[in-house]
Amino acid sequence: MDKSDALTAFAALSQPTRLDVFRLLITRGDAGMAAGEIARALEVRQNTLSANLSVLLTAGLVRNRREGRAIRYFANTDGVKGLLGFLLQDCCGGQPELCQPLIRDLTGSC
Amino acid sequence: MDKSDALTAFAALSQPTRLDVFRLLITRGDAGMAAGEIARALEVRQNTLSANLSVLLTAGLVRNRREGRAIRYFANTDGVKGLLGFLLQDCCGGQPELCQPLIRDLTGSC
DNA sequence: GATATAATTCAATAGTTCATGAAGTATGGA
DNA sequence: TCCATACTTCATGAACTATTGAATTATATC
Repeated sequence: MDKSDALTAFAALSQPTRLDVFRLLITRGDAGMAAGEIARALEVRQNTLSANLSVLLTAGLVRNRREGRAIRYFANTDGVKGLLGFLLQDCCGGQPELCQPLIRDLTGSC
Repeated sequence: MDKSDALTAFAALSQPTRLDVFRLLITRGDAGMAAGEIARALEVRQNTLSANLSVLLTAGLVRNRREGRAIRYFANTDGVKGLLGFLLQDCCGGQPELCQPLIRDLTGSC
């Protein structure tokens, strides 16, 4: 994960449909969701969603796998790890104890 | 932190100078850095930096405080917490154990 | 008050991103 | 082979974003 990857990932997440898609896939975990299902769930046209999924793919935030006619998409947790690690690198002025509350709050999401 | 706040924050981080500024401030912790110091460190013009700092402020990713003629900027860890909490809400298909590695890797940044 | 320093605001222009309709590709079944 | 389903790609115009020079505001010092 370098700066250019991080920029691509943040740009990917700064668009309403893509943020919705990513958050939807995050809640799905390993089950993932087919492109068409996502389009129906979020009420987005197929070609618009396809363009947005390809942005998320390029950004490394989602993965996909063909299943017959459908293509199933998954949140890519490795991509998220890399992104957040890059963003918070060397944080808190070298005083790790300042970071602990930040990290602890995140665990509340799960 | 709602969806619109999150979009604003991700958009703020998807621009090279702003990502540099935020990461620089993250490494500074409570020491922060004056606008002029940041401009010199990153070799950005004062008005360009000012515009970018105001985007980061609006996004809740940095705070500032006037100190005489200078204005000192700080990374806003509460803003980051809110953002990441929103992004990862209800993650991993309701199986918290899948999230633990993600969270554990993040702690490595500190 | 006058001047210098630190930073912000403004208006204009150049560049980027987005959703869309239309067309194309891949897979599965009749 | 033909058709339907699932999804992607492409070109275009409309909307948004970034940087810049010039002007402005705020604070400190002389």
